[in-house]
Amino acid sequence: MGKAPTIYDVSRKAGVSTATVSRVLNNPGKVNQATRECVENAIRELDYRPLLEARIRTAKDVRRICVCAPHFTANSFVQRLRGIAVAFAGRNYELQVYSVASKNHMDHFIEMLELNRMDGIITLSLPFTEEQILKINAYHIEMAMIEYASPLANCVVINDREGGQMAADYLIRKGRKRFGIACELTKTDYSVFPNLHRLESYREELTRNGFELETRYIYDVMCDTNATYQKFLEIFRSGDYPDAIFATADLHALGILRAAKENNIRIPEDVAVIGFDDIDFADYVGLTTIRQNLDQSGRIAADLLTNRMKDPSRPLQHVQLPLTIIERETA
Amino acid sequence: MGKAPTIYDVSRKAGVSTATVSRVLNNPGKVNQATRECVENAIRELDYRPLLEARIRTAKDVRRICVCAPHFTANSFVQRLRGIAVAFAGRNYELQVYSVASKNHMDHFIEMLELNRMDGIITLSLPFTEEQILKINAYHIEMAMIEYASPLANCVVINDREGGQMAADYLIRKGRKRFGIACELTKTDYSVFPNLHRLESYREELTRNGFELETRYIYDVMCDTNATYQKFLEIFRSGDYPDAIFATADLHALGILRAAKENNIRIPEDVAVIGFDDIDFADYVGLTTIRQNLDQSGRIAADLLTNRMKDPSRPLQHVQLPLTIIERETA
DNA sequence: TTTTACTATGTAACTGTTTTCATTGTAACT
DNA sequence: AGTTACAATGAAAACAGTTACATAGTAAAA
Repeated sequence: MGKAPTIYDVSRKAGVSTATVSRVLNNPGKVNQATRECVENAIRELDYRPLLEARIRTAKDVRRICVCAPHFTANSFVQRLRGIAVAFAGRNYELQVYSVASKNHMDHFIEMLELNRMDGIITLSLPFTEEQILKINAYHIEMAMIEYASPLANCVVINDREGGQMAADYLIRKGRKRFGIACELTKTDYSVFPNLHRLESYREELTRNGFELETRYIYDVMCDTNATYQKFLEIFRSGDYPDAIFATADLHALGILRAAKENNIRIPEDVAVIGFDDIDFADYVGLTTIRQNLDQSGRIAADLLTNRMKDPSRPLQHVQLPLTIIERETA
Repeated sequence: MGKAPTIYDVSRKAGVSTATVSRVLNNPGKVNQATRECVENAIRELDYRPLLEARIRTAKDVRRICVCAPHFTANSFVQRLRGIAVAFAGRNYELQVYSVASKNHMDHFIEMLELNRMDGIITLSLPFTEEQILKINAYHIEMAMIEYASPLANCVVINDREGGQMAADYLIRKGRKRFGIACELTKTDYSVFPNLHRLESYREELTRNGFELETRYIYDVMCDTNATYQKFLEIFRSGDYPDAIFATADLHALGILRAAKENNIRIPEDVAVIGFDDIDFADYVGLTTIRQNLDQSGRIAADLLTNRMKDPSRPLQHVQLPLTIIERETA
């Protein structure tokens, strides 16, 4: 017995036409008591369930929301996802994950919405164009964006420029003299690069205080702890390195820490390292870092979304989350 | 005016067949660039939008697979999910995540399947009963289970007993004398507890070699790095602790490492720590651990699933993944 | 008894889309 | 030139239902 039963199976079993079965389902009044019972029995016995109806019922009482993100296995993403999941826990929501790894995917994602209705979507670090957002709006799908701001959607962001400035001030205050930065410089077209803002304001704040961010201390790293580790192994071996490094993401900082250890470079005595994000593991390696509350950003985005799904007349909101320096041992 | 445009209107306007229009929508690669643009224009001009109901009617599969797991934000889980996502990348499947946090959820999950069709599901560490699996099979949904074995489904597992034994042997070989273990002892009814097997075989292997696993060195920890950290802060402060600890999951090991550092306990000189899993971060804290290839387990489960979705007559498979000791600095 | 009116049911057309299969045209090998 | 391979396309058959229309049966009215 292969497939799920269809209306034809039911009609055969009950010895009536499909029209009658259909009527039992949609217009019970129009069909004779006895026949109706007979059909109902057949339905029950076959566990028949009209396909479409199932879908419609689904759409009614369980809502589907989709989280759309690049490199969704990075720690910072997972923590946001956790915030989102917590916010939806226990409510009748399905969480779907869509992973973006190229610009194409973003369009494909939108096309998918056409086919596969969602009630809401949360995007992470994705630079959707105005046109794309309008398209999504046209489907009447609510949307909240994290780490990218658009006037057309709910957004939750941080002030990246402030972050760079905080890092600079902190390191200056600690008496450092030669400043470096580890930052992903090579952009892709499908993700957002707040690190570049952090870099710029870091540089500006240093200049403002009479220091210079020398070009050779600007390290271009890839979004991957291991790659950063490899790169800094060489940097430390070369002997020419700054006495303070701002890693624009914790995952870079972890690579730096490990490379330093391997080269017997003392942290923070020889080199102070400050990260950005405050991922879970920062605590366990004693990383001093600038916290943007990842869990909370997810939770807030989820709230923005549900509020608007309940009452679409609510105005769009833009939330800016505060940054705090978490002082631990590395700077 | 009147009706919404149908695919026929589009095909007429573009001067092609409905089949071609359909292809433009669902399989753009299969249609010539020029034709496609022509069709796309027609679609745009008519503001054509395919009718969901009609699509559902003909769709034989929903191109959706669901990953069902407890505490899905744990690192080990995410790494498996990454393996799964990689396997499905580019294959045009939706990945849905269902999070289980109580026994109820498992039944609820099955009920949901009734309404919300899936093509396949992958479960992680979930002890579905035979009855439940049969129910799922009745929906003709393919299924692959990770970290739990059932003769009724595809499974990918490891040999947990072997793992405990490996840990014991390794620590004995390193000349340790007083053995401890950090392990989640309190069971829930909605998750599987392979750690207990690891504990048992660890104990047995110690005994076999003339050592004893003393009760006071069996530490019951919760599935959370921070909780483990707190617990071990006290343990280390108390002064009575073993010189070797097997943490049945890396996330516990990380908590132990941090607590040790805070108490100026040298690792591995004073206490050797060996973990289990080899999560990404194990490398960055130099944790010696027993690797079960998490990414791979996800990937393999995904392959098992897709193979069976393509050809349901394939026999069920049970895959057992090998374990390897990764020697780093903590033991 | 015949007519009328109405109920219960079946037949078959229809819905808008996807998909299989066959056909055509073209480019690349013998 | 002849064959092969393949990309692009269309015709038509599914898909799982609903519905218009026809028909048969029955009860009430004439």
